[in-house]
Amino acid sequence: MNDEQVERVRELLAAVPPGRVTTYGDLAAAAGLNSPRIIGRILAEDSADLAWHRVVHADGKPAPHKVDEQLQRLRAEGIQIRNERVDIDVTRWRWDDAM
DNA sequence: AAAGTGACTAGAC
DNA sequence: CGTCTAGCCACTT
Repeated sequence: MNDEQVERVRELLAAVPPGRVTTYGDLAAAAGLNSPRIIGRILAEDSADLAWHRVVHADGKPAPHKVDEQLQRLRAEGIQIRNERVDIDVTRWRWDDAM
């Protein structure tokens, strides 16, 4: 992991608009990382200025230890939560022409 | 160097 | 729903 990748991840995450979420996998792929685990590592390292709550698992489920707060934040942004899980429609946030 | 761990994912059962 | 495997990558013992 070099700082460039980390910066890219932070940018991408910052580019996710409210009401939308992305997955660890998509984020990693978009940042050119080979493993989604790195995303989790980056967030664990420094999530102070990041919209970490907009990052969910591939299933649409929030982070295991912060599930409560994350779910609450997401709901506050108007994201549809059904049974502890984000709607898969908004989970996959695509960059169509923004890339 | 080797093994354990984790904000991950996908497939098998 | 759940557990297990197997990849995955950086970090810590």
